[in-house]
Amino acid sequence: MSEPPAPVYKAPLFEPLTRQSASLRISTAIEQKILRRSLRPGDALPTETELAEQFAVHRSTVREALRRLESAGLVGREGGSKKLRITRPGHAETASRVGRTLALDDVTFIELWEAMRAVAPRTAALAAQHGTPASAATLEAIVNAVETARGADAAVGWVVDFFGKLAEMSGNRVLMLAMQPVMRLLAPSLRRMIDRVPQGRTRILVAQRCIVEAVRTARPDEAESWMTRHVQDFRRGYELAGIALDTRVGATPD
Amino acid sequence: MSEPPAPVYKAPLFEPLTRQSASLRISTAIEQKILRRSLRPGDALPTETELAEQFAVHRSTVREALRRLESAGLVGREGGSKKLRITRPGHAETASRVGRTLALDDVTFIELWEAMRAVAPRTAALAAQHGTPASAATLEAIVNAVETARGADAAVGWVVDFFGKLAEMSGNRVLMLAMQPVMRLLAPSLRRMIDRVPQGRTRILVAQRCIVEAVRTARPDEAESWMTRHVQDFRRGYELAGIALDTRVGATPD
DNA sequence: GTGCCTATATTGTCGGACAATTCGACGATC
DNA sequence: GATCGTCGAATTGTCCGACAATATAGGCAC
Repeated sequence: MSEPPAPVYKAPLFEPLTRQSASLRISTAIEQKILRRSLRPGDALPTETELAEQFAVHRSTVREALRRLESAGLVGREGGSKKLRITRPGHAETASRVGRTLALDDVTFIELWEAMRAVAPRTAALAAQHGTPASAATLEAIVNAVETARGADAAVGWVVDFFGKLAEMSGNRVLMLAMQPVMRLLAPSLRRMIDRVPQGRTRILVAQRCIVEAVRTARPDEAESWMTRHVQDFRRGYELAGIALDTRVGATPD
Repeated sequence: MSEPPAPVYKAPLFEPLTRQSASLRISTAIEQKILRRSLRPGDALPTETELAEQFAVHRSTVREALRRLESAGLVGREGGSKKLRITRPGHAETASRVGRTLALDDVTFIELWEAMRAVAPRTAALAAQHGTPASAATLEAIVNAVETARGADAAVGWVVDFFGKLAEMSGNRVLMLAMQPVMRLLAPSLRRMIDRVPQGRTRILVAQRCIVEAVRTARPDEAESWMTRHVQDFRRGYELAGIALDTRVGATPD
């Protein structure tokens, strides 16, 4: 261990030297107010004209800043309303952004599966711990929907919902946010798998039933181990379907 | 628990009926081209004037669409260049957006910790499987940095890097993306923990050394179990420090 | 080729304008 | 008293045109 493990991380030392445009400074100014909680969700933003006056810029400039914030999910409109309000970036939107990033990165099935393998069992355990009878009933309803769904597409949709609901039941928003994009990206592959492996669907059902049972009776350990098996099944089904594990998941058509 | 589980999912029945503005349609049009890979990273976008002509709208309208795409990380500028190019949404940026979402959602320490508990052990195992000697050396260098760092802030920074490097070594981009925001949000709490629990830092070091060793000798199981212990330690340290587990992680000042 | 210089193209911002909607208040109706 | 039209004002989405600053590209000397 002499010292030259050295420049572990390059120091940028010189930034690209970019004067910030006015619109950018405006959007960051507003963003800061939101992050610092001076502006709280539900609050209405001043009108474009007012903002333009306050910042002493043209309205077009304000508008560009607003589009940026809008795209970041920090502001938005409710209903057909005209005025912009502060919103917290919805999980759905953030999740879809994560999904997009991963899809454009050409992540492979195996990467997604590994993530699922890590996250899903613990999620199930927590769901068993924190779930209420009502939510357990919903979960069961979803499994029933998986069974009775006509068409692979619908079935896959319900499977995705199963995991989503489970994450919700865990009461852990981090896990929810992690699970969502993974499942959404996994869905198309899952669909193909179900198409090609006839017994795939019943195996899924059996495992999910067991998980539901464990959740309802509040047995985290069982939920966790069943989920582990469930996830393993996914992979086996994939291999049976003869799909390469390093298949890239395509860009989601959203 | 009186009302039956009832409507599994509320059907909105009627959408808010929103006419899309021209700028929105423009941004989605371009977005589609990117997601469909007609436009590939590095490609230059036409100039604003050209786009305005092609879409038959005014340049201001195009600009708003571009700001939106820019904020989504789908287009951007390299260096001091003037022209916009297609970029893939960087992991760093996406991760920071996820962190922001979670922070604004007031996630608690325990939620983050649960996520870490789920993800980190498998990540360590995969790192042991896929890591190269070179990357293992880097990892070791980071642990050394943790040891020799003056000041809690610096130490915590290196701890975060430790997990980041581990995720990188796992070769799994999904796990990388999951780990990054979690660790960044955990950092402030970790800092306080280290401040208050004197033996915390050495315990971290011991665990990390063991993990490094397991990774270097390519023993996934050991890496996984050591990491599990390591994560448990975090929590214990937190409890020792007398910090409530449901403490909300504040909004990161970025 | 390298380096400098100029002309052109492009972006960021501005001022102003206008149609289409939404908002908000004000009576009219049951 | 609450709900329902109505109507003017406010607000947004889009457009037009303009201009300074600056990247880019072409040309010219070395």
